[in-house]
Amino acid sequence: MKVIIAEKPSVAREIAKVFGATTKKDGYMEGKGFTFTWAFGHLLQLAPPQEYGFYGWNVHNLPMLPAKFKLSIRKVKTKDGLVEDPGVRKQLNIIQALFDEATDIIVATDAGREGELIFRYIYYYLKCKKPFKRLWISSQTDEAIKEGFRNLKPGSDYDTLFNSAHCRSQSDWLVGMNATQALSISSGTRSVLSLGRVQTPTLAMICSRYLENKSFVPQLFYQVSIQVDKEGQVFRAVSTENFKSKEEAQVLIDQVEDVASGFPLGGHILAVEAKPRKEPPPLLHDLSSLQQEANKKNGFTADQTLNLLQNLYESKLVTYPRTGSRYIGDDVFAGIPALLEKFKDHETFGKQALFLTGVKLNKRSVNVKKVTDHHAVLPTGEKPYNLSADKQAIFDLVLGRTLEAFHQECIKEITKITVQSGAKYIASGTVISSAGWRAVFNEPDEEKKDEDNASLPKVKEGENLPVVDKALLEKQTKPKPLYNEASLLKALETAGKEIDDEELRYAMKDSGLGTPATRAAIIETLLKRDYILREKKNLVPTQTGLAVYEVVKDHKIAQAELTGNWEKRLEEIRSGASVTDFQEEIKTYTRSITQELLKAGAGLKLKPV
DNA sequence: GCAAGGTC
Repeated sequence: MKVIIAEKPSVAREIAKVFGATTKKDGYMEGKGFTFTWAFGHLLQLAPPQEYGFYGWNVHNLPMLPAKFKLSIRKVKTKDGLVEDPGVRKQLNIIQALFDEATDIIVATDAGREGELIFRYIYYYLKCKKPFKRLWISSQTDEAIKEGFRNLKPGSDYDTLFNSAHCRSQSDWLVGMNATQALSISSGTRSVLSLGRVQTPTLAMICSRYLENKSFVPQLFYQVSIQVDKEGQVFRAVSTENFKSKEEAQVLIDQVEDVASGFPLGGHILAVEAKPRKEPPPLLHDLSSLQQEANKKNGFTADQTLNLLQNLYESKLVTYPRTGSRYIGDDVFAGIPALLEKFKDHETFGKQALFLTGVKLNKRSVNVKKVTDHHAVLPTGEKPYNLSADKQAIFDLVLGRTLEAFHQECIKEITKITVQSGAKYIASGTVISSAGWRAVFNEPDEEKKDEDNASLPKVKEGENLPVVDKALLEKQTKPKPLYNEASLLKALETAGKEIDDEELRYAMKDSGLGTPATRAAIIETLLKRDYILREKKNLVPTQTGLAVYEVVKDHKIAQAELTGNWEKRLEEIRSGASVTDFQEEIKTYTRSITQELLKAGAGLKLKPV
């Protein structure tokens, strides 16, 4: 019997379908001499400190450096505290029974570091010794699966990938567990002050932005605007220069040749520029972009959006949600016309879906090289029925974006008129001449500059027009805004882009901080720890959060560079570099951060609980 | 009581 193990049930089902295996059993499927089983993500985790004899939270245990890490079954929170997840225990038993019977094991967990780890932890935990082969595919279409099976790799080809994954896991444990206990113990409060490679830089980003925003001193500046009349249609033009003082602006205003000052035709048109600008459709959604959009449009938190999307996925209405790719491959693209066809009777989007069935589709989101483990989120084509308002909203964002992504460019006329009246003034305006993809949601352009006129009258160079009004504009410079969930998710994705060290920057370029699957959970952790809170749509630090930030802000653990450094080393391990060298460095770092925090925590400015 | 990672 050949046993195929996938990372999750949906993938096992897809593969079974390709093989024509349809018999459903408890925890697996079978047919044609094959058995298809699955995990539910990580079933096993590195065992907690007490399993190595580190009981309680005691300074004498620190730093905790287990000689050999153990694995333990994933836990769930219940009213009796943390207990083994019974569903996980059951699935492990099923996998064990299947592995015992197996002649061949084929590993079909996701093609990446964590996918490798998910399988290996199961394999080693079950003490399985049978050889295994690896299926390595990046898309789950029938053809990709078949091709992958013709091309199975020896399992040992991925030993170094497992090494890098295991190192990632152990390093996060060592640094996170020790730093958390060190700070919590030394703070003298009895609360949990957690720290980690991802959560602490995230907290630092929120805190530093908050402090920057609060200490920002707005600068006043002045501009002059004039109103110009073209045969009854009045438009506004603004001075090209900004002034620090009112007096300087007043000089300009006094020079305006307006009607009231005795100039019937004092607005001289120096130049008129009109150029079309093509705006390509947005890319399909990955999880993060969808969370950002849902936060902006519907006010949903990242966690809410993930849950709603997971729900739609379980109802088979959308494809795999925790994707980090905004692209699809050519194979999936081939199915798009049929997919669009299915929504041509849709209440809100039907008209646009119908339109797309008759035109050449935009292929901006089609790029197989940019599809990682999973492709962008798409509707499956199943019709939703009786969804809750929230789920419907998320489904509509997915469907709407799908229509947008394959739609035509939006074409805008951008007009710029330069007027001389004393000094130079500029009027700019944008008119959409062909909506293209913007017809889907038909919403106003997000950030229109406030100087913009919706549309400008037709004027010609050399014309002289009356200036009917003038005004002094008093404005203020603005601070960078506080983070909200949308901007924080974006910042986590792009974290590392500003690292000075080129190698570290490169190592982080595809990752950022955290992963699509974990970012919502990171935000929730910071909320649960009482480090941050939601204030309207913003995420702001609490007193506790700021106090922790003050203690750790100059340490590596608060910086995105730490992840960059790890990613660089982990990639080296994947291509064969020494595992023990890195592990020794991590131990050294663990010892030093633990010592530092044991001292620093005492200086924590916290009210006792 | 604690990390980050994956997923029902």
